[in-house]
Amino acid sequence: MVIKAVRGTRDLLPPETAVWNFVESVAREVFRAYNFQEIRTPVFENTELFARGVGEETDIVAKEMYTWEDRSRAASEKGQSLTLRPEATAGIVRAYIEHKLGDRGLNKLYCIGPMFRRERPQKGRYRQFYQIDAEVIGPASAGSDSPARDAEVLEMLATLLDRLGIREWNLQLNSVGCPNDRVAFNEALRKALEPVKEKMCADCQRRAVTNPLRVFDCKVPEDQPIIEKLPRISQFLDEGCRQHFAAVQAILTKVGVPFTLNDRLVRGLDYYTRTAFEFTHGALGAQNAILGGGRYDGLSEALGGPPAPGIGFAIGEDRLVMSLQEKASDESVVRKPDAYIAPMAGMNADAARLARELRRQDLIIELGDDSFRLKKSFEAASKAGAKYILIVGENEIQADAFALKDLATGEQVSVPRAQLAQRIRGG
RNA sequence: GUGGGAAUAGCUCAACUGGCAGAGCACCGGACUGUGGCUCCGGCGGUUGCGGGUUCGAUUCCCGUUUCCCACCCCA
Repeated sequence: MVIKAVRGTRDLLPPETAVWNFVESVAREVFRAYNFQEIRTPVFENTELFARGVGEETDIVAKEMYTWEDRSRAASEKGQSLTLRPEATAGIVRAYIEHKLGDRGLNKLYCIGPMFRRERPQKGRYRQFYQIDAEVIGPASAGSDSPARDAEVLEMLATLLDRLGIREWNLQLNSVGCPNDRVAFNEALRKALEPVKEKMCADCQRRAVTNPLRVFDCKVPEDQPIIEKLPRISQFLDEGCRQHFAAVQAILTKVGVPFTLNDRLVRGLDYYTRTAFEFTHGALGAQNAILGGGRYDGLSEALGGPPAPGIGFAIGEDRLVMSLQEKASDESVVRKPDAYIAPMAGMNADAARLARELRRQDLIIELGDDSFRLKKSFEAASKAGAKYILIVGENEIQADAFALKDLATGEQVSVPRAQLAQRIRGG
């Protein structure tokens, strides 16, 4: 019985891995320009962290976590419940509290790595998936609650998507207000749904009871006129939230980042407050949300830490790569060998020496084998996509000059050892 | 967790109503022992996802199961 990758997991193979590296290196460059620094937290944490941080009633915590009881070391000791992280923010905020990062003022952190959720796999959804996550968090005195930070994060994301070459993105923006606003809104929503829910689809009738906010996700055409008349969160924002949201929009407009106000946008994690957003991209099927995030001003306190307003986002790297598939054949992403070294019989040692010299000069060198007939070396060089083939034989060693052939043009010249690197680089 | 579709060579796909499991590409070798791509010739490659059932005979029909895909749910 062959062993295969388990359900919902997959191997990332070349050349696709080059696209992943491209995405991550562009992300790191952009983050650096905005003075974000990397944090790496463990992939598993105490189960309690996610229960309190993400919310007991969320689908993620209620039914999607990989949780297990870790063995105790002694009979007297209790085992502990551990969980593979289903998202990054809770772990980062835990680290913020644990290491008193608030003492440093404003923290701008990013984290790239795998997350785990036990969902039914489909396109753009895996049980081990990858997120590029960033957070701005700190004491309010450091400006962490300023709308300027919200706008900065959104503008950075627009820059990142542009730099990656994604053109058709759409920024959906909303404010979900403070906890108080949401309680009032939820009540009003329930009240408004009561008399009309009979006329709605089965899903909405269920949502009206369990999770009224989700009614706004309904796509059934017949329900839309009813949904249009329901109260909106925007009508329930207090003065502070209203001004905060207005300030975010004013900055985005000024810096030229286009956005769409969407007061039907609700986010699934309990900790979100005020600004909530989502970047979508067509051609991704039902999983069209490429990244999402928002503000979480009460999260630190919920985890037993000091007040620490924050805003962050998570990019679905799998989905991002999916929308960049054409890059897999792009030469700027997938680098091919500059030269293929073809040793004649008995010339492996001399070929290795030459390869070492050229590689030290930052060239990509594929080293062949002296058991290959020259014809086979040419085929291997072509298949590898090498620009040049470099022949190492008796004649070449005698003269200390090597036959260098451009595989595209067929032009062949003899080049002294000392000039090889420059010749290969210069073309 | 719910509903639908699919699974045949490394890849993309054929195989009529149940009758010898095939092609293209890829790979290996030769024509050509110091010069590739083109061409020609040859070769390797399969428990038809897995397990059961019906049948003289199953890739084909039936049941179960696993995985993937699509949608729901939810989310990145």
